[in-house]
Amino acid sequence: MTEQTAPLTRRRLRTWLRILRLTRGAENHLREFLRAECDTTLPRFDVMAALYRADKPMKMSELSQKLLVSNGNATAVVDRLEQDGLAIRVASETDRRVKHVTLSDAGRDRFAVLARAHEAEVDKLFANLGHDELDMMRTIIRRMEGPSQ
Amino acid sequence: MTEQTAPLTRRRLRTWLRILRLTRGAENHLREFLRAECDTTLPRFDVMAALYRADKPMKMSELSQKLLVSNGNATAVVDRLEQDGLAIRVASETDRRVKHVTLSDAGRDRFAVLARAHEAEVDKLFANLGHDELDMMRTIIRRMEGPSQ
DNA sequence: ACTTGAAGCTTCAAGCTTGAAATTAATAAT
DNA sequence: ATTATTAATTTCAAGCTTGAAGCTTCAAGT
Repeated sequence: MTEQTAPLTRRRLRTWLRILRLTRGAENHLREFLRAECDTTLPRFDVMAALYRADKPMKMSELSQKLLVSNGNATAVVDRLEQDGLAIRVASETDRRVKHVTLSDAGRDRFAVLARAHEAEVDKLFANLGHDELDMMRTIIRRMEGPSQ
Repeated sequence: MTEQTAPLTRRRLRTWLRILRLTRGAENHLREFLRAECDTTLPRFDVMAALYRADKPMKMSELSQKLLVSNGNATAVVDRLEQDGLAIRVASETDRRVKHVTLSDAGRDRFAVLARAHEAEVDKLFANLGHDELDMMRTIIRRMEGPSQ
């Protein structure tokens, strides 16, 4: 009897590389879409999305944790959004170390438009996925994150 | 009868965000691992991996296509690897526009070590995935990339 | 009250990344 | 042969990203 199936370790590596490739491809597509059609960037979009969904002022540290980026990174992107008048920093009244960030009115209006375009583009990108595949995907991702978590 | 299942468009978006989150988490983990344990970076590792697997000199443009990055990016990373003596650029003899890149002997030796450590870390990271989940994952990814491709 | 330690944010240098412009070279079309 | 087009790579500016260092502020422990 010959060795039929690849060893688990090797298969995990190959699968990880496939996921990485898929994600990079999709990210590149969305970056180009945001640039060409919406005149913005992926990191700016991500920050605006987080602020929009939070629906209330967010601490800088909450923001960077949410997005899985460093604090320094969050500072830099929020700086640029603030310069463009899309985000606002407000000093906390209870703790003078923390700064709260929100979208400005202009920022909320802008993101509402961006979100529609972005969602439509993601829909196109994953048009091959129906409810069945989405169910499978959710199951697998949950399992990947750990059965205990 | 109430609206039970989320609309397809919305589910596709949510799934994409979940994938993105999973990938970023894993990438952050591996970046930190390569930095702390192997004293290198993710982009350097990726370039070395591509060169190692190609097993023959590779055009700069082939490299950037393989990794889904811009030409300028490939140039920059290869520059640094070359400075560190891990990669070598060789001018093509048949077409004076193209440069071939390879790992140096030192580069191959170095990557052999890195690859083992990296594979082991990926194995730990996805320890929850057995053959069944890996099969499912492959099926879904293929379907995402398009039924026709 | 005072010190110590930790938390929240920013700053900074180095490296990464893109997209556009520039350079050089091959190919095609007059 | 000359010109135009296309291709391969590099260069460059701007922006992104990290990790470490620094600053300010809060919370505990003495």
